[in-house]
Amino acid sequence: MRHPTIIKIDISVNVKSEPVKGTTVQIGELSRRTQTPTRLLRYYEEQGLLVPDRLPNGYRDYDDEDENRVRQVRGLLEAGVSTRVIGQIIPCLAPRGLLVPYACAETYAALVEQRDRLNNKINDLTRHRDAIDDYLHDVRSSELPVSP
DNA sequence: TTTCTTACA
DNA sequence: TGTAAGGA
Repeated sequence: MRHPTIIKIDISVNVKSEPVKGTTVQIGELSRRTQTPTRLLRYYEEQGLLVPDRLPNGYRDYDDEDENRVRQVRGLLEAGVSTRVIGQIIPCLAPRGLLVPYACAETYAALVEQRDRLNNKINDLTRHRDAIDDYLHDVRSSELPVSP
């Protein structure tokens, strides 16, 4: 068993209030609670990432699970995971969750790739940062004054 | 007032 | 993603 049993994903993004158990809200309220534009909430639904109930008048009716899901989706999106992969991950997410059971082989592979992409990006950013740092150091070392 | 769908910048 | 149109 080489693979980790679980992969922990940080979704601590835009956490303003804890979901209130047993209540449902319409899109406007969910938007405020999750700091997510209604436009995006509808988009996530279009991508199958969210499947809210519908009120008799056709309005979307979101429950606690949906609110939690929005946070998870936002967190994964922030980590650069595509909506397509998020679609795969969702059924693997724990209720409260940030845990992806190792059982999701495809998801595991997709996340490995994403992790590699992030590593590459981090390496590039690090080089850029160091280059700027070197330049700044040279400027300070020179006799010439820094022009305003 | 709020939300809905569709469509375009 | 944002925003507008035209309804309920």
